Amino acid sequence: MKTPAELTELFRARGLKVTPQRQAIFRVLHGEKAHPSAEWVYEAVSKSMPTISLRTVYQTLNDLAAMGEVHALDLGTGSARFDPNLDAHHHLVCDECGRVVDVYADASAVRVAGPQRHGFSISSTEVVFRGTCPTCKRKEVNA
Amino acid sequence: MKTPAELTELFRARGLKVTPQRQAIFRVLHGEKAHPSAEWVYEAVSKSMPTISLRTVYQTLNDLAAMGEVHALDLGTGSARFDPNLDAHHHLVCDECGRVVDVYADASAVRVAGPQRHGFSISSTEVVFRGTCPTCKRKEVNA
DNA sequence: CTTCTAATCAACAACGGTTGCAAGTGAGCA
DNA sequence: TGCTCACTTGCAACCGTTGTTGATTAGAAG
Repeated sequence: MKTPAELTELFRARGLKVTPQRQAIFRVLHGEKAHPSAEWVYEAVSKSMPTISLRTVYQTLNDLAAMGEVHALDLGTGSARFDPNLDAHHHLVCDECGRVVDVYADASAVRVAGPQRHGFSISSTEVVFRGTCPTCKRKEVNA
Repeated sequence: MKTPAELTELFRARGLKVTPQRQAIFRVLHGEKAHPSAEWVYEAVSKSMPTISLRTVYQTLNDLAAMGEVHALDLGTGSARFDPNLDAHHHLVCDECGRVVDVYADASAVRVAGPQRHGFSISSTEVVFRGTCPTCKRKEVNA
């Protein structure tokens, strides 16, 4: 994830305006290692800027995703997740609580044999490992 | 996917009733190689049973998924897909039209190193290949 | 610094997929 | 045949997300 200053540059270069709201969003995302939902970003930004609207958060997150500065993920957890980590990596998802963790597994070995490609042009390969996180495992034992 | 007769047995054994609506859904799913959405199943069943409700289709599909007789997939195409193919396999998804195709790629090589497991118990590994299907590729050329 | 204009903002309504609910229906068993 | 409880149905609600609107504001040019 680029720094707020770099993102400011990028937005300006694209003719997009850099408002206080967007700067606040940049700050929240920068260095964020989790995979926040729009709602989460909204609440985080709201602490310093209580008047921001959820709509604005969506707008900016979508702009960032369109520019490739974050990745929008749909991991079946109910809401879209925005990933500031742009390195090649995969994800570990907790089926119970939706927690998402980065995983650097090498998936280059997983190839699709020609005849199975059905004429598709393949642009990306995502691997999702599903399971239960330590916190939820503990809860299950106590339940 | 089991035959309608086998599913009838299973439902009865579980104390679930086998109504004409459910039988019609079994028939539609049996031998279906695509990855139909609830809506698609609803329309297919509606042809022979115009009074069935979408709610009933959801109910039965969820029952089947809970019993492990179909797999519910969330591939980010907007709606859940129900997969009657229970073999170990993965999916090729068209980013344009949402078409889903089965792929028998071997993902056993993709392992998560211990330290990266973050204490998770991993129960499944899904690989999703994204790209453009031949039909949509043709459309893009003409656009 | 002023002015102009397009971009953005906030609030609200709408949307699509899915589920909850209440009332009526029917499957399966004795 | 009759009894029950699960099922079916239609509708309303729900959730995450996007469209729309009128008011506001950043940024460029003069």
